[in-house]
Amino acid sequence: MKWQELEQENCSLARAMAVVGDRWTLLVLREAFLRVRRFDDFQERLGIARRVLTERLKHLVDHGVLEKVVYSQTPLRHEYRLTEKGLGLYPVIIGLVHWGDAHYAGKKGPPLLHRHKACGHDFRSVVTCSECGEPVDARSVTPHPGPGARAGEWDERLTD
Amino acid sequence: MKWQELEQENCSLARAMAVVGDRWTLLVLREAFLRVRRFDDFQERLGIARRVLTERLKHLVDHGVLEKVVYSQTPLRHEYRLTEKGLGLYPVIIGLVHWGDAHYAGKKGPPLLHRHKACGHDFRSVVTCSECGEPVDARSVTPHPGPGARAGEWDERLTD
DNA sequence: CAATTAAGTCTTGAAATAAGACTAAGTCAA
DNA sequence: TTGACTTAGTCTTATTTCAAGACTTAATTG
Repeated sequence: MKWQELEQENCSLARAMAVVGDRWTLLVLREAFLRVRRFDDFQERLGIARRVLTERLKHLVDHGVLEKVVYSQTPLRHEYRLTEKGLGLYPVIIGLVHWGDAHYAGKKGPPLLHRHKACGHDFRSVVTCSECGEPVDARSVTPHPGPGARAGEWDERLTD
Repeated sequence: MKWQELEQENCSLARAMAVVGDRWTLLVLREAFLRVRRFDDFQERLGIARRVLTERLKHLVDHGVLEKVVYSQTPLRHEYRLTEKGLGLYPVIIGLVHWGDAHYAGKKGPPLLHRHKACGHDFRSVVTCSECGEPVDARSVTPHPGPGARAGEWDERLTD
């Protein structure tokens, strides 16, 4: 399968991956969530090849995850900002960070903490059910075909 | 930066990406969460090159995300199962799926729904604060250096 | 004994990446 | 008004990774 064909798949994960599933893209977004906005800043902080960064930023802009905003008319300069759609990736980013914290932090602890402004505490993210509010994990969930499923796409694996 | 150097970075996201941030790895894990366990099943469902699949599975086993379990002695056969550490990636997977659902589902709706066994409802994942239980999003969080931070690593960007 | 199954390995051509030099357009300082 | 600097890229080349699919090994089934 070619990378671009992912977008055609009838799977929300595959489609999400087509947008942000690249080697570098989530690291670019990490920086964006840390308020990095300019080309050279992304490049320097990540050590990414400039050609690759150009392409990734364009891809994210094309998909509405970042937007290019003029911050200087003369000389004309743009910066890259997260859109609402991009901010919607926060659960994925924070999930990865907390998984990394749990399994790869050194003895001293995580390099970065996250403070919830509303309550003032450093927190871990807890995934909960939108319907009952209780925490959910992999074992407490059963996937099943939804309205957008195509015939034959989901087989007996899901019927247990 | 080389891909492997990511593991050395003092960033939980980078370290997590070093394990699961590859083009194919999250798709392999999607299948694993859908109970796919055998080499040929992964290969056929994903259309991934066999050589690449071999390497990805080995990488995930080496990092304790999957484990190789014997299911037949003669002939000797193994299958790949999610470990506890692997199951811990569920928030990331479900976060990506729900982001994909929100932005890329067709008119008919998402191809796959997730039912919370405890309450019986199809749900969306809601990320909440481990300390106060309220939902959190990108805007309600302030990152700041943690105990594992190294001097000079976090600059003025984080002081606002 | 021939076909099949499972879990890979190997080969080859195509594509993506890393590293860094180079460019364009404008600004600033002397 | 020249020379250094800034920003946001583009271009080049060598290296690395990937896609596609044929092939392998060991046991099993018909």
